[in-house]
Order: sequence, then C-alpha cells, then structure tokens
Amino acid sequence: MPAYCEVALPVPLDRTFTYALSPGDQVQRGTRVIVPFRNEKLIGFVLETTNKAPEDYEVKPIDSVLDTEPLLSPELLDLAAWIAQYYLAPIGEVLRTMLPNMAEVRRTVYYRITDLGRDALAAALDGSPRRSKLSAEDQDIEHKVLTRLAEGEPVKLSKLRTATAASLALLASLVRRKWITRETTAVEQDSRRCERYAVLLPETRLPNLTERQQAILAELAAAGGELPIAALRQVCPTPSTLQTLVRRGLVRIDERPTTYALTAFAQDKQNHVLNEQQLDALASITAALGRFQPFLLHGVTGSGKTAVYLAAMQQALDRNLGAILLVPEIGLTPAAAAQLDATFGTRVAILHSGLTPAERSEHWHRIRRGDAPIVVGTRSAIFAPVPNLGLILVDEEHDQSYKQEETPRYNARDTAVLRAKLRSAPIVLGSATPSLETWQNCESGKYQRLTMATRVNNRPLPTIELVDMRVEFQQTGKEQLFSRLLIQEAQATLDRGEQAVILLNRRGYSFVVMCRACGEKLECQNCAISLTHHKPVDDPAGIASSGQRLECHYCGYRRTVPARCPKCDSEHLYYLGAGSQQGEERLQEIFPNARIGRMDRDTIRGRHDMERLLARLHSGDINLLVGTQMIAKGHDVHGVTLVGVVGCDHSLSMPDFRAAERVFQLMTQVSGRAGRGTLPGKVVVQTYYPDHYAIQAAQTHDYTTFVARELKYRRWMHYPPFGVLANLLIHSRRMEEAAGWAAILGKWFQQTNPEGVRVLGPCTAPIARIKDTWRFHLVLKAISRRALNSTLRAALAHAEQAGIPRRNLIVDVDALRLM
DNA sequence: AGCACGCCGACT
DNA sequence: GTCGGCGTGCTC
Repeated sequence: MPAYCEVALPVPLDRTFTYALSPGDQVQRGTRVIVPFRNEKLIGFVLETTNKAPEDYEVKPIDSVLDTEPLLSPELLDLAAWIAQYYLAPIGEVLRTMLPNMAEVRRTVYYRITDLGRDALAAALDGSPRRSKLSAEDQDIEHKVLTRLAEGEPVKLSKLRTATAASLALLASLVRRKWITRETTAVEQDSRRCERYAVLLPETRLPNLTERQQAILAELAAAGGELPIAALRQVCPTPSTLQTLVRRGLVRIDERPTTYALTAFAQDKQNHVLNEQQLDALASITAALGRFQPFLLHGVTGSGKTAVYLAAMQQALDRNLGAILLVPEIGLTPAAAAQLDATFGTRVAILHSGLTPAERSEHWHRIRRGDAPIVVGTRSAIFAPVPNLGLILVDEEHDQSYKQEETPRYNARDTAVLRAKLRSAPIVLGSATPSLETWQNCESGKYQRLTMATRVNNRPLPTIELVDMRVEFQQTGKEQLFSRLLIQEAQATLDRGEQAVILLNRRGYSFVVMCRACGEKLECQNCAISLTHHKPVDDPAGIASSGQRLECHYCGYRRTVPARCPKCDSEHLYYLGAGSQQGEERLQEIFPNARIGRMDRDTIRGRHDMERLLARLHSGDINLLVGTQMIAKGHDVHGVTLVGVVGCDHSLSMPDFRAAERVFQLMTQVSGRAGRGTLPGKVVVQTYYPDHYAIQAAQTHDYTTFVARELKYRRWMHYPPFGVLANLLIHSRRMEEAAGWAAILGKWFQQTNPEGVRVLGPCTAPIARIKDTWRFHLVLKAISRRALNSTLRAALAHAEQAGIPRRNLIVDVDALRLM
C-alpha cells in the first residue's frame, strides 16, 4: 500500500488533501476515510494513492478507514471528476451531491477539561475572589460545566448541555480561555434500518390470556400471522403485554430490513400493447443495448413515450441490466409511481423529493446491493449506484428542472449522456419538444432520432385557436382576463359534462402593485422584485390562511397590504397582472356552477395535495382546473377536452434568448393535456404576440418549422447550441463592492481577450438584488467547451489574485437562465 | 464553509 | 486596563 492518499472532503474548496496511510490501512479509489481536518473529524473519499511525500507541509495520518470495498464505483468517481472539472465545482461538493447518505454519518462533539480548567476550578473552590463580568448565573453554569468535566471522561455536547444548561456561547468562551477543549468524532451509523416484527407461533394449547393479550393475538391472526411491532402499538400501547406473549412462547419477535410499499395506489398489471411506431422505437433502443448510443425519442404529446420507456427498461432487466429513468421534478405523479410499481414491483426504486434522508439512504443501498436494478427519479437519480447499468432514459429532456441551480450546477440530462458513454450504454432523451441542443445533436449525426408522430389510437392532436388580445381589447373596450372565445368554449365544455384546464402562468392574485400617483412599484425590501399580492384564502382548516398580504416569490418576504403608497402617501394603489388565484376567483364568478380546482405552489404544498387534487380531477369532482405550469406536466386526464392558455407569452418581450423556446414548449406541453381520451381536444391560446413564430408554430404543432427558425436565430447570435455559454455572477451585500469586483473582472477579460470567447458585460444582473445581495454578471459565449472552461479557470485564478473571495462568485456553465 | 487568530470600542 | 466585537486567512 502506498504511503499517502489524496482525500476529497465535503468543504467548498476546489482541491484534495494529502494524508498519510498507516501500514495496516487498506484503501482504494472510492473508499471512505475519517480524517482529522483542522480540529475536527471529517469523512472524505480517497481519490488517489501515491508514494510521493509532499514537501511544503506536514501530513496528518488517516484516522480510520470506513469501507472494506470502495463505496463509489470507478464509473461514478469518473463522473464526479467530470462534473467537478466541467462545471468548475469543488470535487468534495460534487461527491456530497452524489451521495444521499452523508447524513448517515453522525458527527458528535465532545468536551474535555484541561489542566488550566482544573486550576480554575480549584481556585474557585478555594473561594478566591474571581474578577469576572459574567453574571452570577453564568458563573454558576461555568462552575457546573467544569465540575462535570472534572470527573475525567469527555462528555458529549448534548449531555453536557442537558446537565448544565450551558449555552453554546458559554462553552465557546470556556474553550477560548483554554479551560476546556472541544473534539469531534465522526461515526458511521448502521445504514440498514430494521423493523421489528411480531410473528404468531403455532400453538395448540390456549392458556388463559388477558384481554389485551387476546387482542394482540387476534390482530396478528387477522393480519396473516405477523405485523410490525409499530403497528401493534395501536392495539396495545404497553410493550410489556407483548413481552409476556413472547415469554409464554406464543409470539416471536423478528428483525428484518424495512420493506417498501411504494404507493398506496394498487393498480392492475397493465398489459401494454405497443403500436407499430412504439415497437419501432423500442427495437432501435434494445438493439443498442451494450454500446453507447444516444437517441432522441421525439414523440408528440400523447404518443405513448412512457410505454416505450417501461418496455425498454423491461428488456434491459431481462438481459440482467439495470436502468435509470429520469423524470422532471413535478413529473413523477402518484399515477406514474403506481404504474411503475405494477410493472416492476420490488425491483424498482423510486426517488422523489418527498423521501426523508433515511429513506433516501435506504433506497441508495438497495440499489447498490442490486435489489432495485430499475431506478426512477428526479435529477440526482442520475447518480444512483446501479450495478451493471445498461440503459438510461431521460423523460422530457428539455425540462429546466434537470439543471441544478446550486453548486454543483450540473445538468442531469448532459450528465446522463456522459454516464451512458462511460458505461457504453444507450441513452434515450425523450420529448415532444426537444431542446435545441439535443435537436442539433441529431442534425449533426451525434444522436439518432426516433420519431413517433402520431398519438396512440390515432387520436388527433387538439386544434389550437389563437385569440389576439389586442383585438379583444379594441372590440370589448375592456381589459379582461379571459377572452370571449375562451369563456364560450369553457361554457360549452362544461355543458357537455367534460373538463377544462386553464393555464395562468403566475401565482398569487396580482403580481404588480403600482401607485397611480407617483408610478412607484411596490418592491420587496430585500430583492429588486415586485411583490405579488395574495388574497386571503378561504381555508376552513386554517392552514394556509395568513390574510391579505404582499409576498416576494424570491426570498419569501411578506408584508401587509399598505393602504397608501409608501413613497408618496397616495391612496391610489392599483393592482396589475392576474395570477392563478385571481384566475380562480374570476372563473368562479363567470361559472358559478363549475367545480373549480387550483393547482399551483400555494395549493400544492405536500405530495399528498397533488395526489388529492388529481384524484378529484380524475373522478370528475373538479371540472375546471386553473393553475400554473404545474398543470402542463404529464398528467393524463382523459376527461379534459379544453385547454386555455392565458398570459404565458410575457417572456417573449424579455431579453432572454430562450424565451421563444420556452413559450413553444409550454404551449405544446399544456395543449397536450387536451383530448387524451376518446373525445377530441381543443385549445384556446390568448396572446399579445399572435404573429410570433413560436406561437404560430405551436398552433400548427409544427416543431420542425419552429426549430428551423430558432436555430437560424441562435446561429446568427452565436447562442447555444452554436457555441456554449456561461454566466459569471458576482455578488455582495455591499453594492459598491460587487460593482468593483465586476469591473475588475471585466477589465481583465478586456485585457486578456481570451481566444474563442466573447464576453458581454459586466452589467447588473436582470434581478439586480436578491435577499439583500447585489448582483452583477458577465456572460461568456465560447466556440468550444474547452475554450470556455480554460477561460473561466483563468478568470477565477485572476479573481483570487485580485482578492475577490470565491464565495462571492457563482460560475454557471450552460446556464439556462441568466438571472 | 467553519473556525481560528487578530486588531479596535465599551465596560470594571 | 480587559472583554469581546467580527474582519482576514487557513485547512493536508
């Protein structure tokens, strides 16, 4: 074994640390170790072993080795290294993101008394007068702490605090005076969670039993002979009764690893009969098993992509290969989970945002053991340790939620392609509205395109009608939220006993509050963002109701609604821009008999809210649903025949080069909700830009024309997919500081003029201030990933030299939003 | 990121 | 004169 190893630690530092190995230490790449770092213990990953001794510093030895087998496979380590390199993220943070189970490691803090502390204690016992400005109470607590520690053994922080009521500040002050010392240890928790079961034993004799004992036995018998002990608590709260039964040989207690009931929905195993185009796509995918081959599965909404995914995963499973299916953040509906459960049973692990850390960790181990070779989950599921991974699928590959908006700022779709490459496995990127990057990769021959142009059962795509809201205003003379056509169509739909869905892509009641007298817009005090007005919610349960308020959607700041303008004291405040809440209210006025439901972040707080709302939609309990883009994602409700799109084109007037792409995608996705059953669907789109090519193309379901036009524009502007882009954000609490640093970097770019990279800015970020932090940014457009990467590295090096703290810089490679 | 060391204002 | 405020700087 070499003498040293390089260890990645969960600290935001872009480097590894060298530690000495002791003769007995068996480590490899990917083994976890506990190491001393400063004066605490951290868990890190061995990335390399070496024999070369560092010269300019002294190495510390490794504390202990945690794994006999490396926890991370070489493949996942390579993936981590690529992410760290490509997205300029610290490797330790990347590894932390990959593992759900750093939480598995419990760090414990201990305190120990020093000789100095003993002296102080002795002096106090002598009754020597102490000159201290501490209150008598604090002195008393200090005394207690020292007395407790003087017993000899180190004491846990939690124990010490319960015994003495010492505050953390007080302990810190004792440490500072060197009377006590603080030590941390890191211990791995047992990751296998076990559940204790009571098992009914066959017993012919029936001894006299108490009522409670009989109750337990009856419960067990009714449940088929065994139950988790937790479940028995309800029958009999005292554990002693159970103990008696165990003693008398009537019941046995077993410990077994926790089992999984994936979903409460029971669903019949559906027999998916694939149609011809689905079978063609499936055949291409399965033929590629065993080699790296990226596919774009371009299927119109309702063409049955999910059935192809399931069949492809089944094929992989049949060949003893694992598979990962990535889904967008809100795309994993309970219905989809039920379908997966029905298809793969216990062989699937579903990773969604509702899991607790313990559950997440347990799934991770199930996957790693090979118990769950099929993994379905959001973004971070791309790091699932699937052994023998043979297929990766990315549903709705264009979806923005695949990009992580914090360090490491990776895109799971692109990471998936790389992982497939490392594994020599096929990867399928599925979408009705592929991202331009993926489309261009098909054009250039890197990806193979699989097309599914028709809906299942040859259902027609919905007809889309545009309403020009400028004309609507001229004709009605009023600024109305809903056009006459939409109201008329909705009424007809409801009259036919069908369902309608209306997209209003903003939440809240109205999203701008403006003063008529002075023109002041009410902004958040922490952010340069206008406040959204939320009306009091009629909420009998009293959960959400917090009355009338203004809310910042960025930092969560809330304030009451002022009666007068805070700037000029005028009473004439007025409210602009309708959100989903106002939409619901208007609809209730227009359709008093409609059963209206609302789906947005205000009404869908937990997972169960979504489940409940969708169940009501399915059952027909709701016949008119209004909501934000949440409603556009993958819900398959057969009764919906009308979709209304209201005000989703604001962004077309914004300086965002992806605005057209996003509007096209959103319109197409939401339109796809219509006519999924036997009845044909209809879509009414209200717009102020009826001539815009994104709207025109969405109206005619013409992806090809849209993409041709958009690619032309992107090529002309050197925007992705023609070249790569990064956003370099500089932020600080102090405006002048951020501006100064931005200027320093701007000047550096100007002077070095890096080859193959164009630099825009520096300028204030589109949102100039968030959470009291001022933001400036530079946008880098480069010919190649290599040029972009090396330029960013050089810029960061210069920033360090210029004394700009790393934490005030955010590097966002392949940024989707330049906010 | 923590968490130390280090230099300036309000108290005995 | 001290305590303790939180501004820089380092962590193998």
